[in-house]
Amino acid sequence: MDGAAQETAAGRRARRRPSMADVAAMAGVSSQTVSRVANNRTNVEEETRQRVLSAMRVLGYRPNTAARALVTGQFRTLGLISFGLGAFGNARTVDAITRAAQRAGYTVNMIAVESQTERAVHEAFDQLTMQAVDGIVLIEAQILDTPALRLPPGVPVVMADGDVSHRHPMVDTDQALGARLITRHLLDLGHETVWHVAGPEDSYAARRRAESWHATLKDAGAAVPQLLFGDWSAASGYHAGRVLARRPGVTAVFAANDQMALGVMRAMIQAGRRVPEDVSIAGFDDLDEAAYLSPPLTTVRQDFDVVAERIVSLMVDQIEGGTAPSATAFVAPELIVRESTAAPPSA
Amino acid sequence: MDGAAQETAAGRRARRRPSMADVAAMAGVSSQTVSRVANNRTNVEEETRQRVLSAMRVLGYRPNTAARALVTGQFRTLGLISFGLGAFGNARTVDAITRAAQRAGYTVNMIAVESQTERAVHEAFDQLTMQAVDGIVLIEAQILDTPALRLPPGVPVVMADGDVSHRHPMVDTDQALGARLITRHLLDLGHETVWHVAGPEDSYAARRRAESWHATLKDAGAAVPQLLFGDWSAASGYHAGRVLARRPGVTAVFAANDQMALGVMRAMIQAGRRVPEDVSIAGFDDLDEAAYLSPPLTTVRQDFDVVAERIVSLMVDQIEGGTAPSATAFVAPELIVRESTAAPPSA
DNA sequence: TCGCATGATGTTTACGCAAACATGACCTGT
DNA sequence: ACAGGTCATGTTTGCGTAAACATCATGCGA
Repeated sequence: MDGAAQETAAGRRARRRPSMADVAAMAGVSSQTVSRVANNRTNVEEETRQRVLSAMRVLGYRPNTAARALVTGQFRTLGLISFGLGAFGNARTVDAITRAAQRAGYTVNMIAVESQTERAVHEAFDQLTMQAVDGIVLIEAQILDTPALRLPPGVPVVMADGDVSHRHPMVDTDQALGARLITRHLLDLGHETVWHVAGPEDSYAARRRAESWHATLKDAGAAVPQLLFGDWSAASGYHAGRVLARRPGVTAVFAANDQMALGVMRAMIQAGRRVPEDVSIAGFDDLDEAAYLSPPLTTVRQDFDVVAERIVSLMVDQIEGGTAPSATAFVAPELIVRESTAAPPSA
Repeated sequence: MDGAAQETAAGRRARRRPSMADVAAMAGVSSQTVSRVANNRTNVEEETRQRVLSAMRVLGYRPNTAARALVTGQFRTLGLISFGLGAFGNARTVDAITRAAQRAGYTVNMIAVESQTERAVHEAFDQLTMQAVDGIVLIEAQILDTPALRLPPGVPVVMADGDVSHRHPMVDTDQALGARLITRHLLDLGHETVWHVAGPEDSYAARRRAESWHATLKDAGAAVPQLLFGDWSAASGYHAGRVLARRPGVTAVFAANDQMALGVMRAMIQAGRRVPEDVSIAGFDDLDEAAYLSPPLTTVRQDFDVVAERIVSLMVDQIEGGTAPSATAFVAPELIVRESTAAPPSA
């Protein structure tokens, strides 16, 4: 073997990133003083501070978070378990949480689980707690296979979406309100009833929307038509739409998200039904594209930023304050009426 | 103040997570043996290993990554700087990178920069290197304000998207090929020329697509119409579409992404132009929804998973192998022909 | 039978940092 | 003038881990 493969202690030291000790040596102070400067403590004379700061600059010093965390027990990092960014809602939620966390001085360590089983969630959870996080946000896009998820204690957890029954604080859009707004809107236009294309059966959000649609119809004394299920994708909406298009008397359809609404719309148009003259279609989410579909889509807008803000502040309260609020916060969505809904044909 | 607010050393010790020492004490071995078991080393007798493992289980031991990282200098974490998950392409890229990283045994620490200026990128970079990452993936969705981005050395960097001229390895979809495929497809249908709604001027991807569109037209001897710009949003596509709809003789439009294509389509339909009978429209990306628009959209599909896989493997090579490949890898996209493109009206 | 390799395990140390405690210098009020 | 305080700074220590080195038994060939 040649000499290049061997490494001297001096060589290693030269290559490694500068530490507080290096800065201290250059500035002619103790490393503790460097620490005080690095952490913006008072009790350092201005002239000394400047000397330390310029030594830091010259050496390109950056504090070593691992070492700092080892001492303080804090990482200033949030773990985030999600089901993937394919679905629009998830991506927006993750995006908003990342930004909110950043404003609060935290970075986000993300894990996408492939299947939302208790096992997978536990694995992700383990990996994250090992991976130095102060708290974990769990986006429970799907209902887990366990009725009562039991996460190891000791790490603050906040749920986004998910079931109210968990023993962790939860923040979510008020899905029930959104579904009620849409359903009422269609009934108020004069439709006798409203059909619903729900999201997957194992989604809490989908379930809440469907339940609220059902309750709203009953409250209004309208007939409750058979429920159809999709999987959030435009393709599944299209399949549901083909079924509905064959059925006479369908004048209003509420799809549980915009992508499925789009699929339903496509199927209707393909079957020769005009939107909204023959059939009204509404979605949920308010995708950026929703306003530019043909026709522009009536939908419900979720405020992901507010949801994320709440999640992060609940998180930070638990981490820094030590309080464990068991609250469940719902953020109100907003009805956006566009051109895909209108009065029924012969009303 | 009452006693509850005070904390004894014993109390603190009781609450803190178990360490190797605790496991070692319970199993009646040295902490080094625990370390060997935790790291799956050989040279531990099976019976001892079992004793240690069960002690770990009983105590709920999880290794402390901060301490481990402090010793090894490795974090098994990748930093990811992106411009936000609002744009479909970004979200898909981030999602794919997260999954690829996970397969390689890394977690992803994500930072979303608000504006892609050199300053913002540097700040994010600083935060991440401090934040204990082994390497950084930079999704350069926008052209930076500096011609030559200079990142602090010492941390492996891989670019996604971005400029070829940077001194870091880069992986991207072959944007030029995609744009050529689309443009040629429209010319081959018999259109005299193809109009282009480009993405924002400060996007590399947008620039490459536009350049390739331009070159393809010239090569074919077609006239090169005036270039329009959008910002990737459906809204901007709509505005461009209104301009194009007023112009007679526009029979084929290539929008630089699907969302803008959708906006263009909306504007055309609103202006009474039929798609594809009067005007053909094509996009780029292949959103899940693209197949369910009315009419279904002809577009180019990018293989984000392959791109992500390459990025992560380049990253891991650098981190673990120490090699610094300066390669630039392009992943070929695929033309997806649907119903939004057809032969020109009177050809 | 002895010496030496091998394998299992223990002991010491260093990683970089901040908390806790220690040391002076200087000030302030009486 | 001196006790008692305040402020800037230094010294010591411990966080949890893995590398390096040390020890001790066991086995095997000469």
